[in-house]
Amino acid sequence: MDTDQRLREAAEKLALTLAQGGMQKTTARVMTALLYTRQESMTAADLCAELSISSGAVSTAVKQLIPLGLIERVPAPGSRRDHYRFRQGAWASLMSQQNAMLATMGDAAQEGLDAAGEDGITGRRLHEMKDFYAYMTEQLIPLIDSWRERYAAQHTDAPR
Amino acid sequence: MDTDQRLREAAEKLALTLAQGGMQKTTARVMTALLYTRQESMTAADLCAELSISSGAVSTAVKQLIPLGLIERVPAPGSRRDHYRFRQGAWASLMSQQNAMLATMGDAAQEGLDAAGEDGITGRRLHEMKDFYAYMTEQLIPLIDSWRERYAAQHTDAPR
DNA sequence: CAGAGAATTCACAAATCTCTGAAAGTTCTA
DNA sequence: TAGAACTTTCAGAGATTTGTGAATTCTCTG
Repeated sequence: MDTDQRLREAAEKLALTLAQGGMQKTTARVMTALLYTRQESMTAADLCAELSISSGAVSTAVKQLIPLGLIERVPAPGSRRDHYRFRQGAWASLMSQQNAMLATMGDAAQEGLDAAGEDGITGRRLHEMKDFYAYMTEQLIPLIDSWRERYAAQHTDAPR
Repeated sequence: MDTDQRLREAAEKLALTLAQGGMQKTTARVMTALLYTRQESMTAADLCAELSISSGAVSTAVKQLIPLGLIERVPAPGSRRDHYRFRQGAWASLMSQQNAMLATMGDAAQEGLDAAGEDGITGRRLHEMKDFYAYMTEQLIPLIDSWRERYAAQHTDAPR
């Protein structure tokens, strides 16, 4: 099987996994197309052709992926079309995003504690929740930062 | 507003958030009902009444939550009904589950690298992905373990 | 600044998902 | 082991989500 075909299948496979994890199916397909493509970037038209979807669907997907920090619009000299590419540091952004969820969980625990009080079975349950998410938030943020530094250091002399 | 009402609302609110994050809506509602309830555990009938859903829906939700380690079936002496309760250590289980996703992402990166090779734009993109997930997997596992220890230590003399 | 080339929006159609209600299965007890 | 008390399974109805295609808006360029 040729390289393009293998990459295309890998892209679809990962998209399916991401979809099961909660991401919109088309959004996931656009993301993985940009991740596994052999081109530097792709136009909306490229994505329509590659994935057999309408331009409307591409537009929607792109609108979701950009705020997540996963892809970016790239100025394309000599072309009036928008080009999109997978962002460097995308994974760290994605993980940070998930961190926000940790904070939300902590808040939800606090809200329950405010209502139920610290004592009793409910209090104990919610207290464990609050402690856990406080700990994870605290630990995970520096972890992502340290990777950013580590990665930046490795690539200072070879920017894209 | 009374305590029960506040807890019920907190439960529904968190369920909604979790649903937006990809969890099935009913599954999330069952989970949060068990999390915020003032009882030690709830029967399927309790959940039907509390959430206004059918027993079939409860059965399905429970079937999803148990393998995630979020809830457990509790032997109920004197009652023929199954009782369910939110598990101690549920959050750590959930986080471990998400760790499995990190491994999957690493594998997906490797698969792409096998097809595309290490060089070229695709190789570089996938390499960053592989490195990131390798790092996160490596770091996150001990983090969860350390919390488990920390929490166990705090609660050795006060088991549930 | 007119017009062509693209991207975005939106109403609707299509596909998917999810719950219900009933039937079937399971497990405990008398 | 018969039967009652629950739970699970499943087909189908209903609700929700999501993509299409056309209309609209935006943005460059000549």
